[in-house]
Amino acid sequence: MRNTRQREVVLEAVRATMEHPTAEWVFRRARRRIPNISLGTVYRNLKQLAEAGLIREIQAGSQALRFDGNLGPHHHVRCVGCGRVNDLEVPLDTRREQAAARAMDFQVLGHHVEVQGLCPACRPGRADRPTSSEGAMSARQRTHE
Amino acid sequence: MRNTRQREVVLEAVRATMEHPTAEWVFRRARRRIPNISLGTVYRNLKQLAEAGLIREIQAGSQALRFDGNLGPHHHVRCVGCGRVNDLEVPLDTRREQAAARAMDFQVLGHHVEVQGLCPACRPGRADRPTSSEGAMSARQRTHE
DNA sequence: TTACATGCAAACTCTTTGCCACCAG
DNA sequence: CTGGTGGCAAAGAGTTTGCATGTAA
Repeated sequence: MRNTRQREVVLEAVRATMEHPTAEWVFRRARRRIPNISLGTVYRNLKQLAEAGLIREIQAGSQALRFDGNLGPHHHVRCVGCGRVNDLEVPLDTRREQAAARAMDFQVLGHHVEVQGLCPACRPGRADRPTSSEGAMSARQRTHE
Repeated sequence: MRNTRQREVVLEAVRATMEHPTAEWVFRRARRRIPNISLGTVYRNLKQLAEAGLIREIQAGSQALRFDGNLGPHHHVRCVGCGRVNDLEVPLDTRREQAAARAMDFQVLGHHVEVQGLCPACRPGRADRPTSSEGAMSARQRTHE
């Protein structure tokens, strides 16, 4: 894997935030340092960095992929209102699940836990609580930089 | 919500399998009973049935949505080789995660646990073990009917 | 009768890819 | 040198939507 400025900027962008950014977010941020970087390059580098194990790819909600520079074992809380994803420090004990999976003759490689909820900013103070799909829809627009 | 033949067929298709089908799969199956049903109708009904709480939408892998007719609390094992999703009967105790989320001032609504691994059919007996991305790619093609 | 649902196709979002110039090693 | 990489734009996959017609209640 060659060491280019584009790749370095993409990696730093993912590592620079706890917000589990989308490719779009990384692109916008990378463009501040390399104004003519292309979205394709961002995608290519995110994919390669994930394959190389330098970042992690997470599937939060059904929308865009998100990326995570935190490689340690941890889980996520996702706000169904704004789509934000935060880390959860508590290490979950999944031994029973893994045992069950093995009992089904699965070779266990990993696991992912996501708690869904409403963050303080999205909690209904009024009646505008988003429905599940509307919430998911508005997620990208409100992604806090 | 009006009671149409299309909706009934879509619901029955999701309930008819433990395979956590994709919209494509439901479409192909529904077409056996209603040959000119359209993909748009399948999507619309899956969405409405999920909103009505009659089925559940799950995000397995980063690819297509999958749907689940099993409404009870349970978790999933996903094969990173073929994309298949199976139920895991063991009820996971996520009280600590939920407590942690609440401590972050999140209103907890739900949670989802996915164990990733290789199913018997995809386990490397030879050297053709799929890479993470190739595995995800081939998932749809091999979706067992 | 009429509001909701369907079929169809076009539109949209997110992601990947082909091509050729370019540059790190 | 030269093969990996970048920029660009077009293509792909999956999903949603506008519109005219059809139909459940």
